[in-house]
Amino acid sequence: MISEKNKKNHIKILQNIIKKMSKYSDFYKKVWIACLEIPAGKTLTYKQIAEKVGSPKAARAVGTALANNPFAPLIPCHRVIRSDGKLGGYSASGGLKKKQVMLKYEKETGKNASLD
DNA sequence: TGCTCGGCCGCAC
DNA sequence: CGTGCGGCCGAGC
Repeated sequence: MISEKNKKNHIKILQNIIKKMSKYSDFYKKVWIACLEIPAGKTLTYKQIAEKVGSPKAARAVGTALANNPFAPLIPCHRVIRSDGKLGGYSASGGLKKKQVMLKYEKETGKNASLD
């Protein structure tokens, strides 16, 4: 369960996220949201995401969006694969900075950051 | 299996 | 404000 104090803090974190998102384009946001909608255990291709956000041919741009997302581990981009079945690139292990964001999130909320 | 070109979005110049 | 270039890609050859 969540205490009131914790809850408040949680909201603060969420607001922080919204704030961060707002400085990016709608396209990016849509991509991230689409990722969040992927059920645990399932995978989507970059193309499917591109279609979902209204630009079926912008799979590449989708990749850019995921690569630039401020909450790398928070968004399950590991569930996004290439349409040829390969994993493609994954910069989570390289994006250590963003990993810190996640750790901070976990610390402040006391929850697992990967929303699964 | 591997290379090339096409197409879309952000960002640096 | 225009132009060019690169990216967690896709499709074609």
